[in-house]
Amino acid sequence: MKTPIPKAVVNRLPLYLRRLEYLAAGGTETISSRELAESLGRKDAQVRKDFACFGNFGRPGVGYPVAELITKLRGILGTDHLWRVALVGFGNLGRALVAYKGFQKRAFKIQAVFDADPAKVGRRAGDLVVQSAAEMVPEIRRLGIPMAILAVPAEVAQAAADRCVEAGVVGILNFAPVTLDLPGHVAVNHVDLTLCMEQLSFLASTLSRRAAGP
Amino acid sequence: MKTPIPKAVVNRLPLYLRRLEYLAAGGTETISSRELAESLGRKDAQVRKDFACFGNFGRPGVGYPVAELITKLRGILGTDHLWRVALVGFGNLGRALVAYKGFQKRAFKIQAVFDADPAKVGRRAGDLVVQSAAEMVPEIRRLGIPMAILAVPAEVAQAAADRCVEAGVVGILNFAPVTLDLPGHVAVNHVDLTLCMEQLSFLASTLSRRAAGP
DNA sequence: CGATGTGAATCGTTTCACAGCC
DNA sequence: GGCTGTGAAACGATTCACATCG
Repeated sequence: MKTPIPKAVVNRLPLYLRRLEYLAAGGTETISSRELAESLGRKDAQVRKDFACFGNFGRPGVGYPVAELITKLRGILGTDHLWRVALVGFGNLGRALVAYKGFQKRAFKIQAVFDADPAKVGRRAGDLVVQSAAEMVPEIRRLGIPMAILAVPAEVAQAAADRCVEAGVVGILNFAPVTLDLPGHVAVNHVDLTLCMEQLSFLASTLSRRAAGP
Repeated sequence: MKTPIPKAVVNRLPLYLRRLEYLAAGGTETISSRELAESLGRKDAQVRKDFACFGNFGRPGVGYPVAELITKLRGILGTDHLWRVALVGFGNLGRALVAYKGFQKRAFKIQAVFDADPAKVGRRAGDLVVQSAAEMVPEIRRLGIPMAILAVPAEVAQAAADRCVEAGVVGILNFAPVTLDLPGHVAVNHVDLTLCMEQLSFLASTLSRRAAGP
């Protein structure tokens, strides 16, 4: 825990957490690095090195205590408390995200929904009501919402992101296919479905080519 | 083009492609590595090294020809032809994906939709009709569909993936929060929304902590 | 023993720096 | 001058191998 946790490790922590929570639900109390690694398609040494980034609470001959690890990981990831989230954009994707059980069951709760289309404003979104994009900045600020999910068209994504930052948001999950330009004190994560499909297209093409012959 | 393209490079190619297509639409004919890099928040040397993986068609003093690069990138990524895709799971996310314009406008077309829930079978999904999961294997095989998108609950994801493979699919985009165990000749890409939020949570926590003090 | 924690070796990626070309 | 292509250096991540501990 002395040195900052490497980026590559951070990306794996949620993966470990998910698996550990599954194991805990099944009653597992300790797990070895090898077992955990194999269930995630990784090497045991990597798991040990990763966990060594924050304290040594594995026990030789036994393994790691599942419950302790979960607590520790949640603390590190910041999911030991609820994050309230604003959803910007109530198109197809936005609607799906509001209804998505995965967020509800975890540490994230969508607490406000905005859209620029007057036809969408006022519509019900789960137990929320879609608000006008014009009210976005004051409303996010009033509620003190720290995170936003952008599910808007590419053309308006940068502008929407700027307004989120203006409203005091510190983290943005962006679904629009553009690279956002934001101040360094705001965290951004990017999910581009088309990009994922293109990467998959490459992999599939390569594997097929290899299978077919040189 | 001699050596296989490094994984890290492949992950950036769709990013380049997207930006280049945007530039081409705006009438740009050549672009320098520096300009391209900066618009994507990267270093110029990286762009040059990346492009050097496949032929040298940048011109010193001028830059890279946008149109040629686009053609080349599409060829490498395998998006120079249409990929027909099967969607498995017609829940909230599935519905959003069917309607998603991003796929339609690119090289991906959803051509069959399956769900295990009898209540959903027969419902319209765009210009398609949801089919029973029982028909999945023969139907995917009959149509010769090479790719599948899994938007099913975690509990059934592995089973659904197995059936996709059985049906001859070579690429799977998995939205379920589980690590799939699949044969090596099948490409997998994983999108886990909760995981993305957790990574964001970590980044936001870290940045806030840094802003607050030591 | 079995399993951790960790230096050391390995591997891959990014960045630098500059020769060569337009 | 501006810009590419590329060795070489710097950096980071992964894997190995083994001393060490319960």
